[in-house]
Amino acid sequence: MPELPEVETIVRVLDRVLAGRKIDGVRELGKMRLPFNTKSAARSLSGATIVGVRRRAKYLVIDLDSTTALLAHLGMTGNFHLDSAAEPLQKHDRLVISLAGGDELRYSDARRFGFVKPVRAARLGDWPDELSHLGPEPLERSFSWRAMLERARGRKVPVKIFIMDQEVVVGVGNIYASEALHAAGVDPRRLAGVLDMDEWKRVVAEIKAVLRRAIRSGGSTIRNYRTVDGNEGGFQRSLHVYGRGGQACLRCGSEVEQIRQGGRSTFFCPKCQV
DNA sequence: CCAAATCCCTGCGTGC
DNA sequence: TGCACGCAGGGATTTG
Repeated sequence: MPELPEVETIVRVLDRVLAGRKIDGVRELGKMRLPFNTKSAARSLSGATIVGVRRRAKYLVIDLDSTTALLAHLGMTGNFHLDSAAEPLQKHDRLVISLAGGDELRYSDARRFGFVKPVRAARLGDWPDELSHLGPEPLERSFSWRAMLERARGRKVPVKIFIMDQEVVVGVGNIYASEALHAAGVDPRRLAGVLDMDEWKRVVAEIKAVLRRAIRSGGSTIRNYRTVDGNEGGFQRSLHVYGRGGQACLRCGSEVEQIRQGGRSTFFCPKCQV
């Protein structure tokens, strides 16, 4: 499942291979979570040149040489691949963007939790309005322990749920929330509002650290995430608690517990995390 | 305002 | 081998 490091990895490759390429046309092969509106999209996209690809939270923005951009979210199983037009389509390809020269940028998504859609930016290079509700980027300075301590005051939601709230901080999904809290030694069931300054210092530092390390490894391949070239990420080998319920904590040897919070699995060590 | 529940979707692992 | 079933979860939306 793509979280921030996986999306960052994909964006870096897409930016490199797509910048400067011209769009010839688009075809929608199957419905996505949000409607694509092929007809009006074809008008605004055909003939446009891709300027670059950026990431905000877990969203991808494909900038064009106009105030229209393509906004994408990979959901659980979304992926982009760049194929020759002669290459046969795959079962879950949902959208095909034909590029001048014969290549096709294809968006595939088995479970349709993701989408690609044209959006309008006020000015070239602005983030589209659809992203205006998002909290700070975790790897930027605005994501600080001071800000978290302030933001969490009075909140009675478990800290793991809190750090996965995209209005609080973006890009921290289920895998990295468990990992960061384990590294910080904080029990995921604690309420966000009761964490003290030292605990927020550790949580914020570990969120940054685990995300940076995961980006360096090209992300985590848990089920079906692949880079644009079809390669697996490498960070799944560095996971300390996620997916390791019943196994020994790598730090203290106690049994890693798996519980459910907000309908999602949480993994933690009851001895290391207090 | 806040918190919790619900929904969307399909591949995959498990048990019989 | 085949089938039924439960699980995986990001984020928008609904309910309490």
